[in-house]
Amino acid sequence: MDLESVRTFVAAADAGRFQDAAAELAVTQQAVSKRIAALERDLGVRLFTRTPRGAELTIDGQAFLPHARDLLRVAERAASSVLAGRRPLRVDVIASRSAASALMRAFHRAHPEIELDVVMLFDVDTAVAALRSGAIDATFRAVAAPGRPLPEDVESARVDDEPLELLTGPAHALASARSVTVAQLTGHRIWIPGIVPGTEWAAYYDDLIAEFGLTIEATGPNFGSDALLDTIADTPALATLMGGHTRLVWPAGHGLRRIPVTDPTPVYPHSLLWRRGNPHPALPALRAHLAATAAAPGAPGTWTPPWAIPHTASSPPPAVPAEPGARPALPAEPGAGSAVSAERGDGRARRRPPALPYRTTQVP
Amino acid sequence: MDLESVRTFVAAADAGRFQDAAAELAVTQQAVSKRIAALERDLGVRLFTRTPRGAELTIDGQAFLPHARDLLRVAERAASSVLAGRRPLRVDVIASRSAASALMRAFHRAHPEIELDVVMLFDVDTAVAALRSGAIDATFRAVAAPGRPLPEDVESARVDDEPLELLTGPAHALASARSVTVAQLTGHRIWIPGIVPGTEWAAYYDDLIAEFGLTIEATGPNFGSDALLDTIADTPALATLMGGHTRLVWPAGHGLRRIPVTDPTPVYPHSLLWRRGNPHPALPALRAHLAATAAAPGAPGTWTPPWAIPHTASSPPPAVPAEPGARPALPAEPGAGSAVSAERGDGRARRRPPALPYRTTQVP
DNA sequence: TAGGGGAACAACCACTGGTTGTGCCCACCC
DNA sequence: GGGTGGGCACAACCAGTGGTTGTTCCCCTA
Repeated sequence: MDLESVRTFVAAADAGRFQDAAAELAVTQQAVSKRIAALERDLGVRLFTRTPRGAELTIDGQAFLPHARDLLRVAERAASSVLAGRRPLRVDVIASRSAASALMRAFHRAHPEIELDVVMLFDVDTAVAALRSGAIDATFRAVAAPGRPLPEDVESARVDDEPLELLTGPAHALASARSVTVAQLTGHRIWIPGIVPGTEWAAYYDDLIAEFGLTIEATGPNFGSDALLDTIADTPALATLMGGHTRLVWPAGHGLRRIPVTDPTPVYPHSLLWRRGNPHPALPALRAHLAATAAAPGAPGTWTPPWAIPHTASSPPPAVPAEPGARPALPAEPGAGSAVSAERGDGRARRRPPALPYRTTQVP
Repeated sequence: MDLESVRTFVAAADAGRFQDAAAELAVTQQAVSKRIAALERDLGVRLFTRTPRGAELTIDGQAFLPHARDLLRVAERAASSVLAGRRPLRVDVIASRSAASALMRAFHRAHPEIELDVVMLFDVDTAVAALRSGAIDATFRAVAAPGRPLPEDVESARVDDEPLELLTGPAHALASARSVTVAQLTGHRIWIPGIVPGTEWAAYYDDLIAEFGLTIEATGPNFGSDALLDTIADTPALATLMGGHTRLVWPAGHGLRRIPVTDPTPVYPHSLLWRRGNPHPALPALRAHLAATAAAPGAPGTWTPPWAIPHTASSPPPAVPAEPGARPALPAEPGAGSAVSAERGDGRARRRPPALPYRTTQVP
């Protein structure tokens, strides 16, 4: 089954005659006949009954037609997803289960008509380069990396402070605590595999360690959060830190505990970054949505690295809510299903650890 | 863009190396390389960055990947829609805006996991033949046509009595009535274009005329319900009858009135027909749903033709609600969007009146 | 610096998918 | 009732796509 045959089938079904379909597709009637015959051979059913004055759909043809239209629609959407200029809003998140992903899902629920593509880049440097080149339209990052301010043409807005929580197995010494202070964590082994030096989230953990004298082990390969949770659950001496807004596939029966950390609460400062002057019509809607829904960051009793931008910095007032004129260049067709698409980590099994810029590492 | 290239792209993205993708697809590495290159040429963007130890997705590649997966999923669903044995439940309705369509939409809302295909056949004869051949699994019809009882292997259940309503323009003599009796209709011109002699719905109107002495004009070509409503709205001397459960695209500003008909209320007796012994796992669920939601038919004060089967005839007690074992052979994938598909009449403009078995005629 | 792994390039070949020309069938019409 | 015309299928032919094998190039690694 190839798309050209399917397109021909739809054209012939609409026209009711192969000849008209051929004219519309700028081929000969014989070509249409052969394409339809090939499609029928592929599917194993007759799609048209040939009559002296045209071709009528069989029952199978009627059943197949809406699926064929779907197929063409999805193909068009796929092609437009990489079409410069009028493509969906493309947003980088730090991981598929991160708080940024949750924010994007909420945005999609609030604006289902805005088409979205979600990608996952390696670190803030990659993301900022992609922003400036126009490859992406926005990114959720904890700007700025220490010592390197954001470029002048990149704007940002603090959108979410995500408190870290301690994750332990049922036999851990702190398992029954309702909350723990940062001071209580000193001396306990905290295991966070997959930290890549040089990234902004590695810098976050570095600062956390330096500030409070924690013991964070980043050793060993990262086999994904499932393996991490298994190990944590089974190892009384081991705990890990995890973003409180992270949505996990929570394994049942492991007795895992999520315990808030206080005094102060370390928070991961998610910001939205975008290039000044990016004309994508959906970008103001995203900014307005985040400005409206984000809890006030920088709450007392929390800690962030000194290089995290304050929530008031360099961020102009959020744009007014998107009006009809600000709709995406390719408005979603009514009833055309979900307009968001993102590559989740739960796809088919990989034969080997993913290559960059993929990342399955645990992040705040 | 052809599906084979897209399939190759997904395989390469999953594997991270062209060679592994080639092995999985049983082609050579060079073939994969050429397919990917062709796809990139088609789309106009680079999808992979080639590295010494494999190929990584570019940002465009990451954005394209979920759409590519969608495309393959939809293609698979399209192919399975005509796969004998494990295809979606295929139901014939009398028209896309009919009460049967509404019932099917309600069923889909109640059981979104059951995949459905909706087709529209010409009349009860065609539908029954399709039932017996297995081309469809169920049909909503007003059985049985006069003088011809249903075949012995076809079962039926009365599922909806649809009251007819009078539809008039604002200047019609009866426009301001809250309801009209059948007797009041005598003498008024009732226009129902598109009645095809020999069909069971033509027989319904014939009986209605014979019983109450109405004046029904079936003259003129049928240009669809929009044109019908336009004419009704503008012509004070003309009215039409319409099923009270019909969902119309209601034109604003026309001043159209829907007026109940009483004493008695003519109702169109929708029944569900299916072949005895049809093993489709979703069929019991549909029957149970309809049995549970259908209003009790045959209410006093209503009229149906004498040949309409009574609601108690030949219909065994509805099957128990479908249990997990009765799920469709191809269960909907989680999060895979709507599982219902039907050819609606609002598709692309046709170049000429539709060929049979299409029908745009107005029906009860 | 040599070796190895992985993708791209080149040349070749089969077969797909287009074209033109023609035949057949049925509805319609004189 | 037979001629006519419209519409699809079949046949023959041809170009170009898309596969193969053989080879080169590049970069990481030992």
